[in-house]
Amino acid sequence: MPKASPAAFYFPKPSHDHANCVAKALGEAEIACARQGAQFTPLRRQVLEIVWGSHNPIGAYEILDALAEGGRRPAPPTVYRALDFLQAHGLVHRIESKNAYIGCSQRHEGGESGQFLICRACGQTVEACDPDLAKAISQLAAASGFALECQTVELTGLCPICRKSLHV
Amino acid sequence: MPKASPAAFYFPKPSHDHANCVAKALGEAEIACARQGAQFTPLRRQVLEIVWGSHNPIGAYEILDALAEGGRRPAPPTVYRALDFLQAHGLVHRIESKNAYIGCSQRHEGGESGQFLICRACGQTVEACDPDLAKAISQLAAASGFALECQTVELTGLCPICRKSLHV
DNA sequence: AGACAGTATGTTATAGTATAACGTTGCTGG
DNA sequence: CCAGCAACGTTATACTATAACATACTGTCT
Ligand SMILES: [Zn+2]
Ligand SMILES: [Zn+2]
Ligand SMILES: [Zn+2]
Ligand SMILES: [Zn+2]
Repeated sequence: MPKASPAAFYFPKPSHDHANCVAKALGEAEIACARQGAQFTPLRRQVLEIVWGSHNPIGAYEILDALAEGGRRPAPPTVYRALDFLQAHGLVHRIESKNAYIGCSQRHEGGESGQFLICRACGQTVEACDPDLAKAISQLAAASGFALECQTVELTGLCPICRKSLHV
Repeated sequence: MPKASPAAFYFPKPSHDHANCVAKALGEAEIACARQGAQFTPLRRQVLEIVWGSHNPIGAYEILDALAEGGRRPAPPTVYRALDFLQAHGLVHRIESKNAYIGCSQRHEGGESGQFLICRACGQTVEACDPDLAKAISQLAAASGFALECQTVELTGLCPICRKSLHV
Protein backbone atom coordinates (compact mmCIF):
# COMPACT_ATOMS: atom_id res chain seq x y z
CA MET A 1 0.00 0.00 0.00
CA PRO A 2 1.25 3.51 -0.71
CA LYS A 3 2.41 5.30 2.35
CA ALA A 4 0.86 8.56 3.40
CA SER A 5 2.38 11.80 2.27
CA PRO A 6 5.36 12.39 4.54
CA ALA A 7 4.47 15.98 5.23
CA ALA A 8 1.75 18.47 4.69
CA PHE A 9 2.74 19.96 1.37
CA TYR A 10 1.57 19.92 -2.21
CA PHE A 11 2.01 21.73 -5.45
CA PRO A 12 -0.49 24.56 -5.39
CA LYS A 13 -2.93 24.61 -8.27
CA PRO A 14 -2.85 27.66 -10.53
CA SER A 15 -6.35 28.43 -9.32
CA HIS A 16 -5.63 28.43 -5.61
CA ASP A 17 -6.36 31.42 -3.41
CA HIS A 18 -2.91 32.89 -3.38
CA ALA A 19 -3.91 36.08 -1.63
CA ASN A 20 -4.57 33.85 1.30
CA CYS A 21 -1.06 32.35 1.11
CA VAL A 22 0.38 35.86 1.29
CA ALA A 23 -1.87 37.06 4.08
CA LYS A 24 -1.14 33.99 6.13
CA ALA A 25 2.61 34.27 5.63
CA LEU A 26 2.66 37.95 6.57
CA GLY A 27 0.51 37.37 9.60
CA GLU A 28 2.66 34.55 10.87
CA ALA A 29 5.80 36.53 10.19
CA GLU A 30 4.53 39.36 12.32
CA ILE A 31 3.85 37.01 15.17
CA ALA A 32 7.17 35.21 14.83
CA CYS A 33 9.08 38.50 14.88
CA ALA A 34 7.18 39.78 17.88
CA ARG A 35 7.90 36.58 19.75
CA GLN A 36 11.61 36.85 18.97
CA GLY A 37 11.80 40.54 19.75
CA ALA A 38 12.74 41.30 16.15
CA GLN A 39 11.58 44.36 14.25
CA PHE A 40 9.28 43.55 11.38
CA THR A 41 9.79 46.91 9.71
CA PRO A 42 7.78 48.17 6.74
CA LEU A 43 10.68 47.48 4.39
CA ARG A 44 11.12 43.93 5.61
CA ARG A 45 7.43 43.37 5.38
CA GLN A 46 7.36 44.72 1.87
CA VAL A 47 10.22 42.48 0.77
CA LEU A 48 8.56 39.46 2.30
CA GLU A 49 5.36 40.32 0.51
CA ILE A 50 7.21 40.54 -2.80
CA VAL A 51 8.93 37.21 -2.19
CA TRP A 52 5.55 35.71 -1.51
CA GLY A 53 4.28 37.17 -4.76
CA SER A 54 4.37 33.68 -6.21
CA HIS A 55 5.48 30.17 -5.40
CA ASN A 56 8.52 30.61 -7.61
CA PRO A 57 11.87 31.64 -6.21
CA ILE A 58 12.63 35.28 -6.96
CA GLY A 59 16.01 36.91 -7.53
CA ALA A 60 17.26 39.76 -5.40
CA TYR A 61 17.30 42.10 -8.37
CA GLU A 62 13.76 41.19 -9.28
CA ILE A 63 12.82 42.20 -5.76
CA LEU A 64 14.59 45.48 -6.38
CA ASP A 65 12.55 45.98 -9.53
CA ALA A 66 9.37 45.24 -7.65
CA LEU A 67 10.29 47.76 -4.98
CA ALA A 68 10.97 50.32 -7.68
CA GLU A 69 7.38 49.99 -8.86
CA GLY A 70 6.30 51.00 -5.39
CA GLY A 71 8.01 54.35 -5.82
CA ARG A 72 11.27 53.68 -4.03
CA ARG A 73 14.38 52.48 -5.80
CA PRO A 74 16.76 51.29 -3.15
CA ALA A 75 20.26 50.04 -3.85
CA PRO A 76 21.10 46.33 -3.71
CA PRO A 77 22.35 46.30 -0.10
CA THR A 78 18.93 47.33 1.07
CA VAL A 79 17.35 44.25 -0.39
CA TYR A 80 20.15 41.94 0.64
CA ARG A 81 19.93 43.17 4.21
CA ALA A 82 16.22 42.58 4.30
CA LEU A 83 16.76 39.11 2.88
CA ASP A 84 19.45 38.39 5.46
CA PHE A 85 17.05 39.35 8.20
CA LEU A 86 14.23 37.26 6.77
CA GLN A 87 16.51 34.28 6.34
CA ALA A 88 17.90 34.58 9.85
CA HIS A 89 14.38 34.49 11.20
CA GLY A 90 13.34 31.58 9.06
CA LEU A 91 10.90 33.55 6.94
CA VAL A 92 12.55 33.01 3.58
CA HIS A 93 15.01 30.50 2.21
CA ARG A 94 17.63 30.84 -0.43
CA ILE A 95 17.47 28.43 -3.34
CA GLU A 96 21.14 27.92 -4.03
CA SER A 97 20.73 26.30 -7.40
CA LYS A 98 18.86 29.35 -8.70
CA ASN A 99 20.41 32.21 -6.75
CA ALA A 100 16.92 33.11 -5.66
CA TYR A 101 14.70 33.34 -2.63
CA ILE A 102 11.39 31.86 -1.62
CA GLY A 103 9.04 32.30 1.29
CA CYS A 104 9.18 29.67 4.00
CA SER A 105 6.05 27.61 4.25
CA GLN A 106 7.07 25.57 7.27
CA ARG A 107 7.53 26.31 10.89
CA HIS A 108 10.99 25.19 11.83
CA GLU A 109 13.08 26.03 14.82
CA GLY A 110 16.30 27.92 14.27
CA GLY A 111 18.02 28.52 10.98
CA GLU A 112 16.74 25.24 9.65
CA SER A 113 15.49 24.56 6.20
CA GLY A 114 13.30 22.01 4.55
CA GLN A 115 13.78 20.24 1.26
CA PHE A 116 12.75 21.88 -1.96
CA LEU A 117 11.04 20.42 -4.99
CA ILE A 118 11.64 22.71 -7.94
CA CYS A 119 9.85 22.37 -11.25
CA ARG A 120 12.24 23.06 -14.09
CA ALA A 121 9.35 23.92 -16.43
CA CYS A 122 7.17 26.33 -14.49
CA GLY A 123 9.57 27.17 -11.69
CA GLN A 124 7.04 26.40 -9.02
CA THR A 125 8.80 25.35 -5.84
CA VAL A 126 7.45 23.74 -2.72
CA GLU A 127 9.13 23.16 0.58
CA ALA A 128 8.80 19.74 2.13
CA CYS A 129 9.82 18.70 5.59
CA ASP A 130 10.25 14.96 5.38
CA PRO A 131 11.32 13.27 8.60
CA ASP A 132 12.52 10.14 6.80
CA LEU A 133 14.77 12.22 4.62
CA ALA A 134 16.00 14.19 7.61
CA LYS A 135 16.78 10.96 9.36
CA ALA A 136 18.71 9.56 6.40
CA ILE A 137 20.76 12.75 6.33
CA SER A 138 21.53 12.63 10.04
CA GLN A 139 22.61 9.04 9.72
CA LEU A 140 24.85 9.79 6.79
CA ALA A 141 26.50 12.57 8.76
CA ALA A 142 26.82 10.46 11.88
CA ALA A 143 28.35 7.56 9.95
CA SER A 144 31.20 9.76 8.82
CA GLY A 145 31.77 11.65 12.04
CA PHE A 146 30.48 14.84 10.53
CA ALA A 147 28.84 17.45 12.76
CA LEU A 148 25.94 18.53 10.61
CA GLU A 149 24.91 22.16 10.92
CA CYS A 150 22.94 23.00 7.84
CA GLN A 151 21.40 21.19 4.92
CA THR A 152 20.67 22.19 1.36
CA VAL A 153 18.37 19.78 -0.43
CA GLU A 154 17.07 20.95 -3.78
CA LEU A 155 15.33 18.49 -6.04
CA THR A 156 14.71 19.50 -9.62
CA GLY A 157 12.26 17.86 -11.99
CA LEU A 158 8.72 18.25 -13.19
CA CYS A 159 5.79 19.09 -11.00
CA PRO A 160 2.61 17.02 -11.47
CA ILE A 161 0.98 19.69 -13.62
CA CYS A 162 3.86 20.21 -16.02
CA ARG A 163 4.38 16.49 -16.14
CA LYS A 164 0.93 16.08 -17.59
CA SER A 165 1.02 19.01 -19.93
CA LEU A 166 4.36 17.85 -21.33
CA HIS A 167 3.11 14.27 -21.66
CA VAL A 168 6.00 12.85 -19.68
CA MET B 1 24.74 -1.66 17.04
CA PRO B 2 26.07 0.99 14.70
CA LYS B 3 25.34 0.28 11.10
CA ALA B 4 28.10 0.04 8.57
CA SER B 5 29.17 3.10 6.65
CA PRO B 6 26.60 3.55 3.91
CA ALA B 7 29.13 4.14 1.20
CA ALA B 8 32.83 4.00 0.56
CA PHE B 9 33.86 7.52 1.46
CA TYR B 10 35.76 9.28 4.19
CA PHE B 11 37.34 12.58 4.96
CA PRO B 12 40.88 12.31 3.62
CA LYS B 13 43.59 12.92 6.17
CA PRO B 14 45.92 15.84 5.57
CA SER B 15 48.72 13.32 5.16
CA HIS B 16 47.12 11.17 2.49
CA ASP B 17 48.77 10.53 -0.84
CA HIS B 18 46.95 13.14 -2.83
CA ALA B 19 49.05 12.72 -5.94
CA ASN B 20 47.45 9.35 -6.16
CA CYS B 21 43.96 10.88 -5.93
CA VAL B 22 44.81 13.09 -8.89
CA ALA B 23 46.41 10.38 -10.97
CA LYS B 24 43.52 8.06 -10.39
CA ALA B 25 40.94 10.70 -11.28
CA LEU B 26 42.74 11.67 -14.47
CA GLY B 27 43.21 8.08 -15.50
CA GLU B 28 39.59 7.22 -14.97
CA ALA B 29 38.48 10.37 -16.76
CA GLU B 30 40.49 9.38 -19.79
CA ILE B 31 38.87 5.98 -19.85
CA ALA B 32 35.38 7.36 -19.30
CA CYS B 33 35.77 9.85 -22.14
CA ALA B 34 37.12 7.24 -24.50
CA ARG B 35 34.21 4.98 -23.71
CA GLN B 36 31.73 7.78 -24.39
CA GLY B 37 33.49 8.96 -27.52
CA ALA B 38 34.21 12.32 -25.92
CA GLN B 39 37.38 14.30 -26.47
CA PHE B 40 39.49 14.59 -23.37
CA THR B 41 41.51 17.49 -24.73
CA PRO B 42 44.61 18.95 -23.07
CA LEU B 43 42.64 21.95 -21.85
CA ARG B 44 39.93 19.82 -20.30
CA ARG B 45 42.51 17.60 -18.75
CA GLN B 46 44.33 20.58 -17.35
CA VAL B 47 41.16 22.02 -15.84
CA LEU B 48 40.26 18.69 -14.31
CA GLU B 49 43.74 18.45 -12.83
CA ILE B 50 43.38 21.90 -11.31
CA VAL B 51 39.98 21.03 -9.88
CA TRP B 52 41.52 17.95 -8.35
CA GLY B 53 44.26 20.10 -6.85
CA SER B 54 42.59 19.64 -3.50
CA HIS B 55 39.52 18.19 -1.89
CA ASN B 56 38.05 21.65 -1.57
CA PRO B 57 35.67 23.09 -4.12
CA ILE B 58 37.38 25.63 -6.37
CA GLY B 59 35.87 28.68 -8.03
CA ALA B 60 35.93 29.19 -11.78
CA TYR B 61 38.09 32.27 -11.46
CA GLU B 62 40.54 30.45 -9.24
CA ILE B 63 40.85 27.92 -12.02
CA LEU B 64 41.55 30.80 -14.38
CA ASP B 65 44.28 32.02 -12.07
CA ALA B 66 45.76 28.56 -11.94
CA LEU B 67 45.75 28.33 -15.72
CA ALA B 68 47.46 31.71 -15.89
CA GLU B 69 50.37 30.32 -13.90
CA GLY B 70 50.82 27.74 -16.61
CA GLY B 71 51.54 30.49 -19.13
CA ARG B 72 48.14 30.86 -20.73
CA ARG B 73 45.53 33.32 -19.56
CA PRO B 74 42.26 32.33 -21.14
CA ALA B 75 39.04 34.30 -20.78
CA PRO B 76 36.24 33.07 -18.52
CA PRO B 77 34.24 31.28 -21.24
CA THR B 78 37.15 28.93 -21.80
CA VAL B 79 37.01 27.69 -18.27
CA TYR B 80 33.24 27.59 -18.11
CA ARG B 81 33.10 25.53 -21.28
CA ALA B 82 35.59 23.07 -19.92
CA LEU B 83 33.60 22.87 -16.69
CA ASP B 84 30.39 22.31 -18.65
CA PHE B 85 32.01 19.45 -20.47
CA LEU B 86 33.39 17.90 -17.31
CA GLN B 87 30.03 18.24 -15.56
CA ALA B 88 28.16 16.73 -18.49
CA HIS B 89 30.44 13.73 -18.37
CA GLY B 90 30.18 13.34 -14.63
CA LEU B 91 33.79 14.26 -13.93
CA VAL B 92 33.15 17.29 -11.77
CA HIS B 93 30.21 18.58 -9.79
CA ARG B 94 29.13 22.06 -9.01
CA ILE B 95 28.71 22.93 -5.34
CA GLU B 96 25.79 25.30 -5.55
CA SER B 97 26.12 26.68 -2.07
CA LYS B 98 29.67 27.81 -2.80
CA ASN B 99 29.57 28.63 -6.51
CA ALA B 100 32.46 26.25 -6.89
CA TYR B 101 33.44 22.98 -8.46
CA ILE B 102 34.87 19.73 -7.21
CA GLY B 103 36.10 16.54 -8.80
CA CYS B 104 33.72 13.62 -8.80
CA SER B 105 34.88 10.74 -6.69
CA GLN B 106 32.09 8.35 -7.56
CA ARG B 107 31.15 6.43 -10.63
CA HIS B 108 27.58 7.28 -11.42
CA GLU B 109 25.63 6.79 -14.57
CA GLY B 110 24.38 9.87 -16.40
CA GLY B 111 24.32 13.40 -15.07
CA GLU B 112 23.78 12.13 -11.57
CA SER B 113 25.32 13.50 -8.46
CA GLY B 114 26.02 12.29 -5.00
CA GLN B 115 25.56 14.05 -1.72
CA PHE B 116 28.19 16.40 -0.42
CA LEU B 117 29.53 16.88 3.08
CA ILE B 118 31.21 20.25 3.28
CA CYS B 119 33.33 21.35 6.22
CA ARG B 120 32.69 25.00 6.98
CA ALA B 121 36.05 25.31 8.73
CA CYS B 122 38.57 23.75 6.37
CA GLY B 123 36.42 23.58 3.26
CA GLN B 124 37.16 19.94 2.70
CA THR B 125 34.32 18.31 0.83
CA VAL B 126 33.54 14.68 0.23
CA GLU B 127 31.00 13.11 -2.01
CA ALA B 128 28.85 10.36 -0.58
CA CYS B 129 26.50 8.12 -2.44
CA ASP B 130 24.10 6.88 0.18
CA PRO B 131 21.40 4.51 -1.09
CA ASP B 132 19.19 5.10 1.94
CA LEU B 133 19.25 8.81 1.32
CA ALA B 134 18.63 8.31 -2.37
CA LYS B 135 15.67 6.14 -1.52
CA ALA B 136 14.21 8.70 0.88
CA ILE B 137 14.49 11.31 -1.84
CA SER B 138 12.78 9.13 -4.44
CA GLN B 139 9.98 8.43 -2.05
CA LEU B 140 9.49 12.07 -1.24
CA ALA B 141 9.28 12.86 -4.94
CA ALA B 142 6.95 9.98 -5.65
CA ALA B 143 4.65 10.93 -2.79
CA SER B 144 4.04 14.31 -4.36
CA GLY B 145 3.79 13.22 -7.98
CA PHE B 146 7.07 14.91 -8.80
CA ALA B 147 9.22 13.57 -11.65
CA LEU B 148 12.67 13.84 -10.14
CA GLU B 149 15.46 14.60 -12.57
CA CYS B 150 18.31 15.98 -10.56
CA GLN B 151 19.26 16.33 -6.93
CA THR B 152 21.38 18.82 -5.05
CA VAL B 153 22.25 17.68 -1.55
CA GLU B 154 24.85 19.76 0.24
CA LEU B 155 25.42 19.25 3.93
CA THR B 156 27.48 21.80 5.77
CA GLY B 157 29.07 21.32 9.15
CA LEU B 158 32.36 20.28 10.67
CA CYS B 159 34.49 17.41 9.43
CA PRO B 160 35.87 15.01 12.05
CA ILE B 161 39.26 16.70 12.07
CA CYS B 162 38.02 20.26 12.52
CA ARG B 163 35.52 19.02 15.04
CA LYS B 164 38.35 17.84 17.22
CA SER B 165 40.63 20.77 16.71
CA LEU B 166 37.81 23.17 17.54
CA HIS B 167 36.78 21.12 20.58
CA VAL B 168 33.18 20.82 19.46
C1' DA C 1 19.20 68.54 28.18
C1' DG C 2 23.34 66.34 26.33
C1' DA C 3 26.17 62.38 25.30
C1' DC C 4 26.08 57.88 23.87
C1' DA C 5 25.02 53.16 22.07
C1' DG C 6 22.36 50.32 19.10
C1' DT C 7 19.61 49.30 15.12
C1' DA C 8 17.91 50.20 10.59
C1' DT C 9 18.33 52.23 6.29
C1' DG C 10 20.59 55.13 2.52
C1' DT C 11 24.46 55.67 -0.83
C1' DT C 12 28.52 54.88 -3.60
C1' DA C 13 31.62 51.97 -5.38
C1' DT C 14 33.36 47.60 -6.39
C1' DA C 15 33.96 42.54 -6.16
C1' DG C 16 32.66 38.04 -7.79
C1' DT C 17 30.22 34.86 -11.00
C1' DA C 18 28.49 33.68 -15.57
C1' DT C 19 27.09 34.04 -20.47
C1' DA C 20 26.06 36.07 -25.27
C1' DA C 21 27.89 36.66 -29.57
C1' DC C 22 31.10 36.24 -32.92
C1' DG C 23 35.73 34.83 -34.87
C1' DT C 24 39.39 31.30 -35.74
C1' DT C 25 41.40 26.89 -36.21
C1' DG C 26 41.67 22.18 -37.40
C1' DC C 27 39.71 18.07 -38.59
C1' DT C 28 36.55 14.77 -41.36
C1' DG C 29 33.87 13.03 -45.04
C1' DG C 30 31.80 13.94 -49.62
C1' DC D 1 38.33 21.52 -52.65
C1' DC D 2 34.65 22.49 -49.62
C1' DA D 3 30.77 21.94 -46.25
C1' DG D 4 30.08 20.80 -41.66
C1' DC D 5 31.34 20.29 -37.06
C1' DA D 6 33.71 20.62 -32.60
C1' DA D 7 36.92 23.04 -29.79
C1' DC D 8 38.87 27.08 -28.49
C1' DG D 9 39.87 32.29 -28.60
C1' DT D 10 38.17 37.07 -27.81
C1' DT D 11 35.34 40.92 -26.55
C1' DA D 12 31.86 42.69 -24.25
C1' DT D 13 28.32 42.52 -21.01
C1' DA D 14 24.89 40.61 -17.73
C1' DC D 15 23.86 39.01 -13.29
C1' DT D 16 24.73 38.43 -8.23
C1' DA D 17 26.63 40.12 -3.91
C1' DT D 18 29.29 42.89 -0.55
C1' DA D 19 32.53 46.56 1.48
C1' DA D 20 32.65 50.85 3.39
C1' DC D 21 30.86 54.84 4.95
C1' DA D 22 26.83 58.16 5.86
C1' DT D 23 22.36 59.27 7.93
C1' DA D 24 18.27 58.79 10.85
C1' DC D 25 15.90 57.31 14.74
C1' DT D 26 15.33 55.16 19.26
C1' DG D 27 16.09 54.60 24.05
C1' DT D 28 19.32 55.00 28.18
C1' DC D 29 22.37 56.98 31.37
C1' DT D 30 24.22 61.10 33.63
ZN1 LIG E 1 -0.20 30.50 -3.04
ZN1 LIG F 1 5.73 22.89 -13.19
ZN1 LIG G 1 43.37 13.43 -2.15
ZN1 LIG H 1 37.28 20.55 8.30
